[in-house]
Amino acid sequence: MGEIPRETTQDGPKVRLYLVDGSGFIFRAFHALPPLTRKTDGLPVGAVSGFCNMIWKLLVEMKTQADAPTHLAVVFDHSEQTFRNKLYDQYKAHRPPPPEDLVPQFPLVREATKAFGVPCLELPGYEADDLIAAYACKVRDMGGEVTIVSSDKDLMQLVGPRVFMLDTMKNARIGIEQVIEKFGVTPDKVVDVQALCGDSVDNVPGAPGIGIKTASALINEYGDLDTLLARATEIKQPKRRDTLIEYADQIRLSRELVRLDCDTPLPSPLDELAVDDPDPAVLSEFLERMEFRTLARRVGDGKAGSAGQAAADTPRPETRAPEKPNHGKIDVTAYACVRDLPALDAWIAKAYARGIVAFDTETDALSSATAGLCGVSLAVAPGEACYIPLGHCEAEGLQLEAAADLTQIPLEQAIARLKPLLEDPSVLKVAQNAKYDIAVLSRYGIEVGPIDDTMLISYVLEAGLHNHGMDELSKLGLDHEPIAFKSVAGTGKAQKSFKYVGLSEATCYAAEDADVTLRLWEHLKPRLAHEGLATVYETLERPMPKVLADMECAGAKVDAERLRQLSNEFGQRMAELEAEAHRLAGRPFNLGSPKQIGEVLFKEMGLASGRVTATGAFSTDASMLEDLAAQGHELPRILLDWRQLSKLKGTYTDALVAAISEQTGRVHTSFSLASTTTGRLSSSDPNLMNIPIRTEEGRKIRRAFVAEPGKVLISADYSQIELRLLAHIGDIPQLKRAFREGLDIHAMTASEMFGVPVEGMPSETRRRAKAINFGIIYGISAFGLANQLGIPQDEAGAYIKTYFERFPGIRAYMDRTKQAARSQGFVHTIFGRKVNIPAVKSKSQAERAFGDRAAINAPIQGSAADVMRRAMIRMPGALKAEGLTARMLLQVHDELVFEAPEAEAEAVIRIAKAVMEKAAEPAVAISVPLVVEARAAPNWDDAH
DNA sequence: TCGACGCGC
DNA sequence: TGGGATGCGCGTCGAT
Repeated sequence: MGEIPRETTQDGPKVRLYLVDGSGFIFRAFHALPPLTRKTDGLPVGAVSGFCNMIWKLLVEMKTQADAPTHLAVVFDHSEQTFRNKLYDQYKAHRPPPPEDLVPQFPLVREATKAFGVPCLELPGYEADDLIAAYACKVRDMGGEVTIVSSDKDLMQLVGPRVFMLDTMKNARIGIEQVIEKFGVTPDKVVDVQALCGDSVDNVPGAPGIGIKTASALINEYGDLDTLLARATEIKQPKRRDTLIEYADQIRLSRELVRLDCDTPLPSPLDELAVDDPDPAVLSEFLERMEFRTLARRVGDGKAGSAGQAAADTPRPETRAPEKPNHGKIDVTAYACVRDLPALDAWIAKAYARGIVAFDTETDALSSATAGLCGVSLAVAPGEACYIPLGHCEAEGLQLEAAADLTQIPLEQAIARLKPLLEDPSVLKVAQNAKYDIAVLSRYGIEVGPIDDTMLISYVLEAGLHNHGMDELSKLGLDHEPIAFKSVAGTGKAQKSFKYVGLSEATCYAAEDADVTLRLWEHLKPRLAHEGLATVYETLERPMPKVLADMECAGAKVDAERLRQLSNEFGQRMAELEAEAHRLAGRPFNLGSPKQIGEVLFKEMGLASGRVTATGAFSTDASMLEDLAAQGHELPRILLDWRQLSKLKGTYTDALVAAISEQTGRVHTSFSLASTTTGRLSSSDPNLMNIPIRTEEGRKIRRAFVAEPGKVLISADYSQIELRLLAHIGDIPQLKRAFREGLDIHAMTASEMFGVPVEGMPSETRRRAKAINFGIIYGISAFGLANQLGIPQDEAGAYIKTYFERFPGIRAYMDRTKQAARSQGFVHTIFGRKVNIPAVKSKSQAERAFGDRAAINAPIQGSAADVMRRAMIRMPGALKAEGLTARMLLQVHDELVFEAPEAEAEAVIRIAKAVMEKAAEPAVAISVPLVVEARAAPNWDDAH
């Protein structure tokens, strides 16, 4: 089978290498094509599209040639700074920064290259041209053939026997003859000519007043540049002679700048550049995500690059089948523990070669904002994973009989090796809950990217169906139960920090996490495009971990002294109330026990018991106690007051003081991206999304959230965002008009319902309309509304009836949404986020009713959450673009809290409002304005 | 570990 | 028929 090699060298079949000048491709594609943006989110993708078309065309043409290439790579410039800047600081100095629209496309182009199954080559400190030179020389010297796909004249110096250039735009092959045509000299003298003429684009100085014609004439006359400069005094023309003598050093420097070095190190061995067909699943996922429909179709027709006949009888061994993972059994004992630099370098090299690596960080604490690094695990292929322990040590006081060998790579050295890999734009990093790893590593100076998050991919695919923790995803998707953290670190009080876990045990656990993450990625990622959710993931999820990691690391400042003082005040008043309660009850009892309260009130004191709870106990909740207090009983009021203080003290004052980090003096919450069904965030450890605001006592706690001296807190919140979205989604003319005209929406609702003018409306009337407006969003019933407003149930029922008559669109929205949910099992937000609501298919009537209400609420709540995410994603860039140092600290569903120097307050308010109000654009044109109110103050209460 | 309760949007 | 009857979270406490 296979082709018979026609020519061979001593080393085997003859190598035919194609080297594509990727950077050149990108710029040509960008400038040659009209701007193109991805429809769903406006991401500029014109250059990516052009690039993909060029690559595809090249792949197809290559296959049809008689001498098809055996090896292929796309070569990129790695960074602006190269060794040439050290030679000459003005090198390429006048080059303008790449167009704004092009910048986000650089990483995408690398991704595109990999999607086409083509290796990417780049090396820090070198230009693409240097790498091209190195590979070209190597292959030429071993007797192979090289084709450089570029039209860059700087590469013409490499042309020679068995080295050609190919200008795909002009479809012209450039050999020695064409070079002579262009430069007037043979390729080996091109450098000398360029050194004399210089290059205004790259800012290579050369010699003033000398162009190609003169330069080539001189070189041809004297043979080469060194001879020319040595014999410059012999030149007849006085001006030319003086120039060459005066600028000799500058000319030699110019030659260094233009000369390409064959000894540039090779980032990948030649073997890894062997031509390989793209993985159709990966390629089509990418093209779908980019929304390159035409090319996706062509690629589909062309059988994924196998344009040649060979493809027919050599079926691909395995294409990714999302439905059936079909992974091999996971063997946790097969993982490597990396404890020296050569081993680490080998793993890093493998990650580069694969272009994708799953990783996980192990730390010694829970909070990512303060935890220390214990180790990093990497997985480069399913089953091929390692753990790099970095901070493991013997637990104090627990020395074993024989001290274990804890030799590890010093942290700083490992960080220095891992940083380039984790930051390399051409290597995709995969993590489970990337926010955590981003936060930890950023404190060690590593800005990880680009990164995919398996937790978020799962969340986009299956929110509402299950949780998205790794253990759960592994069981569901891979049918594998990973080692539980508890089983290696212990549980409860005996739980030890991961740094005290032995290396072999730690390796099994940690490397497995990376392995499982990579397998999950392979299993889940293709589904995004397949199920039309790639844009949701890219625009609403993928950028969030970085944004939230920064917010969590920033943390919020609280006035600890003030909180302790409040805690004492609350404690004292609670003691007084407790004594009074015991006196009234005639015996001591635990005021914190609903059970005991029930006994005291209903059994001993004989008060009329109202409702019972689900478990049959007496209900003693606030509304119950309020009723009893209203009947004139004394004890329920005492209990209500005690409960309020107990809540404030236990949940807020004490807990917040305890949550202050010793290291930063601030409170670092953890935001969860994947714990709600609707797309909202949640906050925990501590929860900073439920800081009191309703009561005066509660606001004292909010007032303890303060800014650093010289700074202010700024709170910016969406006004009525859910009602506005209801007006838009339900297409309710009166509501839309009211919002457009900036009217008081609740007063307008009341006026419409009760037929009374807004002018001089009683506040109670407005209050009722407000309760109805909110109730509607949540799918309220007459019973609930009656409870809420303290009115008879039939009256509440009449309100709801009137409401639906006045706003028939809302009824229609509800019916249509329930219908959709029941038939499909899910609903969508206006940005396309899918919210699964399995309860609508339940056998239980009650559960189905729950499902209906959730279905009605989800598009509204979820769309609001999406709008907020879009605002948060754009915010850091918008602040930075204005030169502001303000930081986002907190999000509370419809509110963002910033901390900024006082002098920036006005500008931050302006930017925050602008970004938030326009956050839906350009993806969705909302038919009512989004309005944001923002204020600055020294504390959160006054800013809100 | 669960339920009741209560804080937020 | 009639019971149950506002969406989404998290943390604390007592009871088990």
